[in-house]
Amino acid sequence: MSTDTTGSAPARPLVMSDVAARAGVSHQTVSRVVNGHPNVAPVTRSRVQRAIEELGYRPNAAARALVTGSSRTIGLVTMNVNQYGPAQTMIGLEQAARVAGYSLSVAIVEGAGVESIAEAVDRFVAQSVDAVVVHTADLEAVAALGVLDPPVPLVAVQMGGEELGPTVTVVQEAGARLVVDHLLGLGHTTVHHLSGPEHSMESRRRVEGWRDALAEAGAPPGELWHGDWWPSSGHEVGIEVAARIRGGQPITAVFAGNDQMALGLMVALHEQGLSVPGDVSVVGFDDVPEAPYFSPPLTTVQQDFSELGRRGVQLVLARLAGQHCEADQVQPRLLVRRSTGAPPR
Amino acid sequence: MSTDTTGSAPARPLVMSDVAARAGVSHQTVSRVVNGHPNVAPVTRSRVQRAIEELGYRPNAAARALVTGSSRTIGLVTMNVNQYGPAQTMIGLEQAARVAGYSLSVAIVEGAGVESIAEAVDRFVAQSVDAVVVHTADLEAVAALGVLDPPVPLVAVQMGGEELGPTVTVVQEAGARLVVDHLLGLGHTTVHHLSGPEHSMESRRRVEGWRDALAEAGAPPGELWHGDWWPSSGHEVGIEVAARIRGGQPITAVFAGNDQMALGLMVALHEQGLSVPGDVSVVGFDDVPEAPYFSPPLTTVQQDFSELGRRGVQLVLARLAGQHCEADQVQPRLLVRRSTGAPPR
DNA sequence: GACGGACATGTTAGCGCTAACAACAGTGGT
DNA sequence: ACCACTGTTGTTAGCGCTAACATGTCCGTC
Repeated sequence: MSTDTTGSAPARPLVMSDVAARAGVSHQTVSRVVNGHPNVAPVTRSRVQRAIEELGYRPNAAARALVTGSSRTIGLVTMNVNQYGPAQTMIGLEQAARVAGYSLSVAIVEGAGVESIAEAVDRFVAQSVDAVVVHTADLEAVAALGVLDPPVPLVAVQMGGEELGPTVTVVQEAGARLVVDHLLGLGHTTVHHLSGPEHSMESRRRVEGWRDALAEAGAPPGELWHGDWWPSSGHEVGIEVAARIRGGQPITAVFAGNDQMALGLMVALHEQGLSVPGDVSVVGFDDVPEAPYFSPPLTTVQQDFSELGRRGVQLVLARLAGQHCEADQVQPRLLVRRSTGAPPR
Repeated sequence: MSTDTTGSAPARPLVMSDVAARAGVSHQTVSRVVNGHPNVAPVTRSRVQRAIEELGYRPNAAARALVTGSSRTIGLVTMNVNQYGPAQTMIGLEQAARVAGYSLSVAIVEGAGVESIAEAVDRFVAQSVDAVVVHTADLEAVAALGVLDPPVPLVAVQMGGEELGPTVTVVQEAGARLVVDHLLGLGHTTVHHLSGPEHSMESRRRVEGWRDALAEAGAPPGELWHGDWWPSSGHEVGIEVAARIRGGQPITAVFAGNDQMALGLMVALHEQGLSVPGDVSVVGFDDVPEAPYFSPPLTTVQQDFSELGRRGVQLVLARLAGQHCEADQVQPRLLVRRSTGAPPR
């Protein structure tokens, strides 16, 4: 058990020279011990360490930051954290940062507008963070980053583009290809796509991968709809799809840009009397924890979100160490469950 | 190909006296302008402000923190942010903090063990945060907080207990009562409950509310199962429930501790050939965005998570201002959808 | 016209820490 | 013996900022 201090001692500021006095050394020696400098006699070191523990001393981060110019803090600019993917990425990031001895300051922006991102980065700079990680897939946001030129390393995570130098991304195209190949392999003539918002780079990349894979396989191009990542937009498109099928259009496979839209889509299809995968096969993207419990369990593309966060931190550390660093990529994986099958005959 | 320095000045540290020199005043006058002190001549003020803008000066937060003893940062200790509720609460918190001029430092702990929480709080203290918000409902965590005595205000959010002074909570019991009354009103004899983990206070409060409401209505006590918040645990219990029904036990209404477990439960029920709400009515808790798209759309209790976060910040600010502050409560609301109905006859 | 007071500024002294240097030991080689 | 050298400690000087005090300056007032 960590015994704080004897009895009470609510909040008397405890500084380095208090420790020094107790250990009978100079405050500088304490500093050396705290920072793990080599040239301290073992005896002295342990004496100081004991004093630190007995007193419960914690070095003052502000003072240290002032003199070293580094706050050992990483700023994260993110959005949509109430969605599974972004949240999971943030978790990975926080943990990797913590392990590396950094703490994480978070700004959750709303609109992804150039201004809000710029402002968030600016605040982080003023706050003396050592680096900024921007987690977004929004095109506007990408533009914002291009303009910005912060005095600290800035790395981007999970956006499609490479223009900004160091970037970690999931290879979205590859994910989309996996889906198309799976469905075509099942016998579907083509695959239609319900993508995310147009300004999302992730979404755009998936659209590209979908289109290319279709073209390469010699399949006719499929229909493209745009949603907003939420179930309700999937639901709307589901109604539309059902209407077209009734109108005679042969829609047998839909690839949704994320699991939530896939959910809305499947529900709408059921409501309209269609079966999944009997009439229409549906694939999602993300593999949220609920996906195996949808009706039917959803075939989807798994992305390792926490890995994304971890690599983001790696990239940051590399840049802080002045190392050469390149864009880094994480490969997605297809999980086949029961929402896909052969097309109706 | 890291494009760090694009043409302009890379990162020459810009300090207050630079601004002072440019504006032809002393650095202290600049400080006064920056901090909005009253006694500065309007002419001087605008001259300084212009100099600040032209130079793009940003005060150094570390130096300011060192001298004022305040970093204008709030530390948030949280967990399970990949779930909708906690994430949403964090969003509310971050926004409220930002509006109040604070930035948010985040620690995501895993196990809710006493140690990890204590360590997180400790790190925040070393980091000179002005206050710590702990967002958890875990009993162990509550114990951890009781032991801790950080030198900064600590407020708890969303835990059932009041023992720790300032706390913001959703009135979980009230939510549970809403559910029980609704189901009893529909004609069910009693209501069974699939709760969250035993060490969760939220969960415990819901159990109490459920039990009390049942007792007060003179209904026989229902069965109690424990899950882990995730769909898979709901699924397991669903299989169990189906087995009991087949065995003759009259289970007609189950109240799940959250929406995800309700989802798993309903899926298992369907798999076992039972209808929701035809054979069994199911109610969730939280109102995640997917809930209206479950099959059937889920009757659930809506909690205003972001409000929780916002009030957490209010509480923090009040304490920092030395104001008297009390425990604060947010009322939940029942959303009736299609997963509940009259019991089978 | 001398004087107290409100205002506007500048000057000084630290906040708690680390970096640089200075001051000493103790070594071993010659 | 001496000296150059390594290893250990203490001393000093800031980092960039704000609080407290010191210094003006311009009023109105009697």
